[in-house]
Amino acid sequence: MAATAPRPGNVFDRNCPSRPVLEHATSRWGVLVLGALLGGTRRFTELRREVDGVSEKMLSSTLQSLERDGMVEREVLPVIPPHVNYRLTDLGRRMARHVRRLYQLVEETLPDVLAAQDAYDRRRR
Amino acid sequence: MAATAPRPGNVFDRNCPSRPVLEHATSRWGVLVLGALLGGTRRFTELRREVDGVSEKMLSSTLQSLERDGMVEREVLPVIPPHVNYRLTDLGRRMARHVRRLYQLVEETLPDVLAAQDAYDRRRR
DNA sequence: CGGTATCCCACGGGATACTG
DNA sequence: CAGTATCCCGTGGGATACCG
Repeated sequence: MAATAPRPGNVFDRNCPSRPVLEHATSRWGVLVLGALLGGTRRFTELRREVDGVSEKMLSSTLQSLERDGMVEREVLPVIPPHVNYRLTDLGRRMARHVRRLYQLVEETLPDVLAAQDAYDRRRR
Repeated sequence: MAATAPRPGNVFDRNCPSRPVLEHATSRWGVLVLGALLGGTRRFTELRREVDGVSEKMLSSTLQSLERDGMVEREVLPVIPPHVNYRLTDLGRRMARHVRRLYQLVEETLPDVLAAQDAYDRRRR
């Protein structure tokens, strides 16, 4: 027992497998996709419109990560043209609710944040 | 009023100034720094040890972003050798508590997540 | 409609060296 | 101790084109 990791099982340990999972959910687009899916089942194109600015490529890879981590369920309807639904799993919904509180707090306190940024920038000039 | 942004003031709008703020707090190292500071005031080197794997450069720039956004306060003691304390502001503490719930949920549900990943990977082979 | 494939760039991020 | 400076690389991410 010489070379074990310092604090295993803990996200503060560099080798903890929680880290990539957390990073998927808190990624630039992961946060917004989880938030959008709190509104209910969505199709690919609906998400694309709702999450303003996301490219097809990033939406696709974000959804794949979240699906792989068990946060999102993907349902393919065998029709033409294709119809694919995305929805949160129970775990995904729990994560998404925490994520929503995060960006809601940012939205609510934005004036304070902008004031802090302004003060910081003036201090530095 | 022809070319106004679609949903201003809302993080789902690509021009919302909330986005970069949210991204700082949910960044790879931002999450862990906020979490560590929930334990109380920390010095630079203490954070470096506690947030396993962070480089000096990234810790420095993460702290600068969080300070600029009004989440973290920096206190420089005029002594030799230098002594610098970092602590959460009230806003930072509110953010950090939400962030902590996020990674605590990931840690708690990690077995389920790993199982989901395994099932996903087997489905794809 | 719901993606993949390709190309490409900016930047997050790591390693190392240096400084007040 | 608490950083900054420099160099460098991998990849997150955008644009465009194409496909079942």
